[in-house]
Amino acid sequence: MDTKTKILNAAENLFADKGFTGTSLREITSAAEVNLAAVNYHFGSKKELIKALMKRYLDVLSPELQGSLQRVMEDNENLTLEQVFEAFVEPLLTLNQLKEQGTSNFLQLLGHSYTDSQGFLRWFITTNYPGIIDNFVMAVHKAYPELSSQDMFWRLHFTMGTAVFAMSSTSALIDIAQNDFNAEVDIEGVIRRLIPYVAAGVGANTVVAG
Amino acid sequence: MDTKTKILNAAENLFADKGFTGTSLREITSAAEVNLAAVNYHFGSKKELIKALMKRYLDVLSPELQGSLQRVMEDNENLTLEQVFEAFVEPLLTLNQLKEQGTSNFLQLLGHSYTDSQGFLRWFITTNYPGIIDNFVMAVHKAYPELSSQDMFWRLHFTMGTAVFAMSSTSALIDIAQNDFNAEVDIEGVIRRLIPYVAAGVGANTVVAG
DNA sequence: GTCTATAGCCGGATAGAC
DNA sequence: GTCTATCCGGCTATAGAC
Repeated sequence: MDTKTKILNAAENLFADKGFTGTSLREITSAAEVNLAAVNYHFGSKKELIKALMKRYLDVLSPELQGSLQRVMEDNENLTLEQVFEAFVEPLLTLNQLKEQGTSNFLQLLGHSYTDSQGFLRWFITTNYPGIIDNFVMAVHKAYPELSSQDMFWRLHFTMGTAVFAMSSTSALIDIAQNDFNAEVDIEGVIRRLIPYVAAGVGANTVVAG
Repeated sequence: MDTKTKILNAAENLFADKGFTGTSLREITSAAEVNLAAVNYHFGSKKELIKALMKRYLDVLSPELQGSLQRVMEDNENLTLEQVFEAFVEPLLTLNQLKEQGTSNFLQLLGHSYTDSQGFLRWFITTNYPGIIDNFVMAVHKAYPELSSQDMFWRLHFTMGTAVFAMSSTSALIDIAQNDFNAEVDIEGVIRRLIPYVAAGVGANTVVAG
């Protein structure tokens, strides 16, 4: 494994666990067993390392997800919201092929990108991968045409938050669940529990004026 | 206003905005216009300052919320999940009496407490204010007795995540919403949009085995 | 490409004068 | 209680030998 990949892998695990501001280059390079200066040599800066990390996943996820959403829209006359959210599962799980824990790592990084670092990553994602959001909005609109664009806006952000937050605390939650219920739970299990929740949330009857 | 309060107020705004690790004592004391050493003199450490900050709100919120939940449980034969979540609105809004933006600041701090600082605050809250969670679980159980304890567990965590995350990005979202829809939105408006979403999510039909 | 060494800065915390 | 001055460690980033 070359130095660049060693850094990416170590950084990913640490960032997912402790956030971007909470992880130093010293921790990363020592976990990767490479020299401290290697990050700046190979990536230029900590910020660029973070971007490269997200890019590794987004370049795989984006086309997978757009294909999956398009397929589910074409095949179904009576598209349901559950089907829309189901369309996320397979693309997300393919990320496990990139790296062990890829799916959960990616989602946790996504979570940190919203709260850490004053949103520079949020900007990076929305400007570089606009297709993801557009397709998603189209699919939701097809499944639930009565939803106003304002409700759509809020509910999609709530959904993003739910998913991202669930993933950020997943490792802790899985431990608790296994103690309390003796139930085996993995990342796919959490995603599958999440789907009915967010589908029902997005599909809730509108009661708020405005 | 005494120094201690000046520090608390300045720290609260900065922490809510940039997180705990993202805010330095130097920023806090200069915003509060007090001496750098004052934080350590009055609170002992940054960690203790954070705890004091949360305590200021939790000591008010906890009894309000327990009372509100108990009232809604007693008054209703056919309790709905919407009613349970409605019971949160008033207690949360009373936090605005403690300080301008109190509600949104508190919820944002709560959000950061889950992602920042390896969960030491999560521990602090659950061990010091267990009544909040217990009452909430009881109320949800009364409104939706068929929900298994395992589904209850996951959905309450999803709900916590939705709420907390929505609040963490609320200031950004409100700006976008006002640009896109020319709609006036405040923190209460977001909370009221959140309620049907999480109520529907928690009340979704169970489809997952296990 | 990889290393050591270090610059230069910022972090939390404290000692001690007033 | 409040101030200045400072310690000391950690941080990102870079210069320069190999």
